[in-house]
Amino acid sequence: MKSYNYKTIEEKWQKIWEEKEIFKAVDFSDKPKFYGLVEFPYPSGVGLHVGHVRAYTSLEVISRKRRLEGYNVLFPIGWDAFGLPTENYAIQTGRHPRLVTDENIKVFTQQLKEIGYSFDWDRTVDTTDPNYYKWTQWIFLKLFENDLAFKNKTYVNFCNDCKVVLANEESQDGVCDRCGSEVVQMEKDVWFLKIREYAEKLLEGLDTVDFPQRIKLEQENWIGKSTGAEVDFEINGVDDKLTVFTTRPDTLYGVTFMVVAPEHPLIEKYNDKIENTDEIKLYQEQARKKTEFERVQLAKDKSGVEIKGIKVKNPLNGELVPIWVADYVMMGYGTGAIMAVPGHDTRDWEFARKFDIPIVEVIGGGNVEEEAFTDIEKGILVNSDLINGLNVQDAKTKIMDHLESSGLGKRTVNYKMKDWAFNRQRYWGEPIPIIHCSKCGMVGVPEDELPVMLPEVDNYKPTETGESPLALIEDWVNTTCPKCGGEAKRETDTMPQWAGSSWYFLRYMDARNDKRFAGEDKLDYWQQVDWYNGGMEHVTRHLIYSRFWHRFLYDLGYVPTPEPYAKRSAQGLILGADGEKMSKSRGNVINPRDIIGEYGADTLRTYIMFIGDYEKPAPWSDNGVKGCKRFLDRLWKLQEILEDGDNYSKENEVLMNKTIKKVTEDYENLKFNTAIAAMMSMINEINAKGSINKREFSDLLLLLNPVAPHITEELWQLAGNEGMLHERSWPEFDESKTVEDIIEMAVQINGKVRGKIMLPLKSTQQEANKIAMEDDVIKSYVEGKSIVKEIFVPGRIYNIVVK
RNA sequence: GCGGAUGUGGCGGAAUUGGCAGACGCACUAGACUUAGGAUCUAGCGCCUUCGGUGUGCAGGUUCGACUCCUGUCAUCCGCACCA
Repeated sequence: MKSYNYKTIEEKWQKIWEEKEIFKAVDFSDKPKFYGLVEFPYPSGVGLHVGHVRAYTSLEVISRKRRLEGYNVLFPIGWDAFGLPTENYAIQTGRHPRLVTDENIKVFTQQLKEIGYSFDWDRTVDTTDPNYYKWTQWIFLKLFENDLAFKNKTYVNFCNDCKVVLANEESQDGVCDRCGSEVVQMEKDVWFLKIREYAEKLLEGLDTVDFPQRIKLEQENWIGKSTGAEVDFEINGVDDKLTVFTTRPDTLYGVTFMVVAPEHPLIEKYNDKIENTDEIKLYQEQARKKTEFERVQLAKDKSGVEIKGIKVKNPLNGELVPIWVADYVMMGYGTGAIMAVPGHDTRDWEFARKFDIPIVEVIGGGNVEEEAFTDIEKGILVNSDLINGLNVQDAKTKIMDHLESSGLGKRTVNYKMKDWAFNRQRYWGEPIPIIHCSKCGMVGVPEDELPVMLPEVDNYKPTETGESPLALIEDWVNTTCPKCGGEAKRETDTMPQWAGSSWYFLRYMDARNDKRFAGEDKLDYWQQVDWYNGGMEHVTRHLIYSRFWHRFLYDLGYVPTPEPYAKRSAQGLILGADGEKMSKSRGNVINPRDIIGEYGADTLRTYIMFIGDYEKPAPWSDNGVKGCKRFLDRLWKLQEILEDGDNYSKENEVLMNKTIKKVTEDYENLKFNTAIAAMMSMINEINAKGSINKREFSDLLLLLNPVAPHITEELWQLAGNEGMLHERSWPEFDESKTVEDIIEMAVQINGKVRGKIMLPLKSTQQEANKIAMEDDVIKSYVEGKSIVKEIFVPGRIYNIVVK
């Protein structure tokens, strides 16, 4: 027997697979199709991480299994290559991001091939390729044409030191990620996509897809739907009103003050009526100076100023109510104004206490002097003329009916999700294909002029004013208006990180099409992603953004299904050996290449699938890797006890059927760890028995092939078989043969196991009793006692209750 | 604060509808083969002192029987966070 030389074996098979183009997806094949998708990587300079390996190997296993099951499989890979690290590297070194990206892609490609992944390498996409981002820009134009892209003022994170607009993830805790100096808020006119208009569709779509509950919940929370009412409060003395959004219209009689956000237009509008404008201006300024971080994370302590000079009237009882301005109310949600009911809202209660505002109880059941009473299940309305005695639910309905019929308000739905800020003031991103004309306004670049190419620049550094470096290239910026032909300027913002990844799965279906983002016939054939695996960190952003784009394209008739992904799963993190997150600073990073070098790709793949529950975090263990190598070594050594045989031997029949069932089902349920454990057990049993025949060996190789493809192909060949393993089909099992005919059953006395008996699987209670009473130990527990009850579960347990 | 998840040996983790807790792997111990062992093979391995008891975060409950179901409680992790 030759020894197991993983290095030559892996190189050999990788070469064969590549030459024979085994893993090419076939458009329009008659076989059933399977589209497995993994999140394409950002090709960074540091190369592949073991986290990538965990994320990709699951669907790699499923994809290889599907091929053996007779499917036409699309399992693609590509590069999400626009992004900050490459750009920052370019700023530091002056090297063109294009060159850096190409180098990184090369490294990633090679590393992925070394692991032996069965990707279809003919369909790679690269988001930074003009042939790709042409279509990213095209989709943006469609959004623009359909009034779903607009420009608006907002505050962005700006680092005064770096002179750079920072993404949220670069300005954690109000500090610049790179230089550590304070981040200030800078007002800018930027692009937004109206994802809020799709909130309801995105919510409803969740009912039609197979996502884990935790992912659906996170998306639901992110969208944050709440139903309630908008209520108009007449402003005393003028012909105008203040509209608020509330989910608790039933508490309308308990309103003792109003609160508007510092940015609320009311303040400006009634400037001349307000008696304490100076005080309010000061407060507004303080509020603006606070970064989002300060306002949200630190401001547990309520602050605010009463607006003196104007009041509103309670629409139900006509009482005059004071208005306050406070930054615990956000302009970005609802109407930017609330009716405060301190008796039954914790925030309002805190505010009322701090500023000595009366608290009125309108729902009985608590003590509003002590704390806000917010129980909506038990509470009964009090001090509320129209709705006294009702429960909260009925009171809500009655009040909303009343408000609507008397024109004082209307039922409304609100969403927490904000519109998608779709901009970056950087170089290495898709240029937004818009031209600004002084006469025609914002005009989309005509489709036949796409792509708007990224121009060459000397310096990738953003400008001091926070504009992208594109703004400095005059012959690029200055252009003519496509509509009127007059002088015009190009948009200089680029698209954010999430743009290119919002539709890449469609491009895989037809990656080289130069007429369309993907051909209709191919979209029709591949339909949608059958199974998408990726990280939990992308559940709210990438996953929602791409669902939004896809749904938009569906509404326009460009794609055949409303939802892009039929099924989603998420892998857990791989932690360092110390149980901490892997990071350079902790020095606990494992490089997959090192593992491949020392143990081989098959061992790496096997270990990463064996490491633990796939969906949970798991710490790395070098010894665990060795254990998996030993497993493959033992598999290799089965050659020594290999015998002839075309059918399962009698003694291994149940073992084979049992193992095939277990592995088949576990793979589908992402239980790779127990599937591998079952194969380890099988080898242990085979070794104990001392023999395995060719048929049994072949089926074992097939079961393990998706996880460890190289060694299994090699062993198949060494066993003298014709053809190659990946051309075979997935083994089947016979349910009736997964259990032995004679089984061991535990016998309990009063619920405690006192002995074990061997008996035929289908034995009756009488037969079991007879065998059990032959056992001296069991007998001794029963003798001299009276049997109260006997429980016999066929094939499982026999319990005798004695007294 | 709100929402969700998870608590099982020294470690990673297994346990169909409630039915032998600890599969499988690691570590560890002893032995075999060896000039050697970080190779391989064999055996052992939850805890407690042997008989026997006891044991799935903690306290109760339901049941012939509970890791599994119910009530309460503690801890850890993740997500969202003044969302009206």
